[in-house]
Amino acid sequence: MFSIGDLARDTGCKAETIRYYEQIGLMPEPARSAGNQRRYTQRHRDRLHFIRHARSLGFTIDDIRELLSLSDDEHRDCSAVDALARRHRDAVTARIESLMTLRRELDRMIGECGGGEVGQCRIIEVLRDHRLCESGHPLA
Amino acid sequence: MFSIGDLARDTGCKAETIRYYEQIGLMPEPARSAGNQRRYTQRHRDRLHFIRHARSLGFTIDDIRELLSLSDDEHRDCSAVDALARRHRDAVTARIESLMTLRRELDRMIGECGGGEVGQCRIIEVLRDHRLCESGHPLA
DNA sequence: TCTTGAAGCTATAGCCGCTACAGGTATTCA
DNA sequence: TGAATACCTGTAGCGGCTATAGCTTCAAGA
Repeated sequence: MFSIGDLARDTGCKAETIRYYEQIGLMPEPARSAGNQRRYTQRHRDRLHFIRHARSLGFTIDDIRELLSLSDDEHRDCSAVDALARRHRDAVTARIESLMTLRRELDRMIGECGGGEVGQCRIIEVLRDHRLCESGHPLA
Repeated sequence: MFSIGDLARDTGCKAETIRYYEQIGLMPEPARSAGNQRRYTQRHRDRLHFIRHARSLGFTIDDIRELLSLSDDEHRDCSAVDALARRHRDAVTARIESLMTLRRELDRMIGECGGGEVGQCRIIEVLRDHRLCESGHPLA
């Protein structure tokens, strides 16, 4: 049996986080010691590893809830898993693209600033007037 | 004089957001009509445009607070502005890189899943065991 | 066996940057 | 004048944790 601290050390997350996962129903309630402390099994440990791994890949808690429930039934067709992963990858791709647009614009602003006084600073000037932007980054 | 709705339409943000900016001290308190409604000047409008533009480039509220305060003094040296912008660009770059690492790993997982049953699904398998990851994405 | 310090417990509030109510008042246009 | 729309304040919620306060329990050493 593992204490909450064992699991925390093992997965690199904090005890508070594990309690939080329990509270939102992502981790099942474990057994308790005589003194009311949580006592986990290997199954709990595996589940927490799964959760942390999926989180580290950027899946949302709701995604993970679904992945866990899908993975429960070994004989189910895995197309739903596949679809969820693809959806997430596409969202990551979109996010990368929008960040690259931002970076292009930031680079341009920084490159055009030749030092000197704030009154002539290109960065401030561009921030004051979106029409000076070239990359068409969205204002919203 | 502009109403809060005028400013909202003009900048593409919601009236609630403008009131929020006032509440946190990012926008100054405007004058009020006889009936206690906010009445803005062109200066307010410019400031809000600046804020929204900087937000759309990913600057945090605190960054923007500093940019605004730096931009107040036209004769100040703009190196602080430059440094802030570079710092932000570097953070964006780091974020892009970490998202690209994620995407590589997601792509690999998705590519290896050949359909079939959940029991053989590579996506689930990888999520269960981080050692199956190649890209070395951070677990934390 | 006793002590002490670390680890655990619950409950609650805070982080960011908004957004969404609820329940009331002001303004505007026909 | 009346109806529709906009605006007001105050509060709570989103996601995914993190931090605190004030307590109890556990485990290792003397």
